[in-house]
Amino acid sequence: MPLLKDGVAAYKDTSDKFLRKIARSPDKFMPYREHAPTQWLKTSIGFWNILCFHGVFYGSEFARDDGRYFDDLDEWKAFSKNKPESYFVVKSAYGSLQGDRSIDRVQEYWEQRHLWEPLINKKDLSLIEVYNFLLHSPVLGGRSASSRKKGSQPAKGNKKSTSKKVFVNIGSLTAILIIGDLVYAGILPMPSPLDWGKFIEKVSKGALDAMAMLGLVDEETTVPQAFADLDEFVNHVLTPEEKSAMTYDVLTGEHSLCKYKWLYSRK
DNA sequence: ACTCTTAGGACAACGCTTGC
DNA sequence: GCAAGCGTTGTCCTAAGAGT
Repeated sequence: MPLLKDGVAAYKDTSDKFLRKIARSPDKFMPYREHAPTQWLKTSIGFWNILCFHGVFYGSEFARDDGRYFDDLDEWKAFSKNKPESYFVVKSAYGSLQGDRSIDRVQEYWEQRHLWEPLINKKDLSLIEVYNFLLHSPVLGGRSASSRKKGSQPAKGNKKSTSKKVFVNIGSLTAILIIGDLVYAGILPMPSPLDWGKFIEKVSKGALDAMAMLGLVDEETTVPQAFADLDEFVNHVLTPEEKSAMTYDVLTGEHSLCKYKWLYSRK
């Protein structure tokens, strides 16, 4: 495991591109870590903002340079008026295209913001509950007004009323990022390495591949266990100062794994 | 050095399969 | 039957690398 053995040095020696990628990532979290007090994020408005940030703005010029938030839909409309969509949206923000990524989602998310309230007020909210909430359609009689194919799947009561996605453009990846934000905001507990490992196993193909490449997973080692071992190893190798400089935690650990795969496969 | 080509991407929707 | 899980496909942009 070259990257881990070299630790911080590996960061220094990597190409500018790679560094930039890493360096850019914390930036993405900044607006919400700074601006978002826990109580605010617990409201439907806060939730709306975080959805928009990850589902629409992420990677855009707006998110990078401004990163403000909005108190309601009207404020957003006023702000976005006379600004090109390209300022807010980068269709390839997550590496591959997302045809549905558009500022139209802002309004769509606005209409769905109240779905968040019953969940956030729950006690002992678990990461997996939030994850399922973001991905599936947990709401009874949930609406589905998305339109990838214009008018081709109304609930005509035919063979299957497929549970439609609730939050368009929020996929497994986006969900995990949102959860990361919620953890940083203190709404969700910092997951144990084992718990987060379970998550990786479930959703995070990139990190999974990386661990396989590093030879951490085999027939006798489960993914959560492998990640927990890895976490322990990194904690052992790095000094507190280094960890602090890298802001290492289980979340960024996962993040790094993905980057590792990306870098390695490109070489 | 610049243009063109090509491969592949922290994805999302769809559809089929499997398990109650 | 129905619901959830799993694998496949679609989509188009980006950046690395070859070619001129």
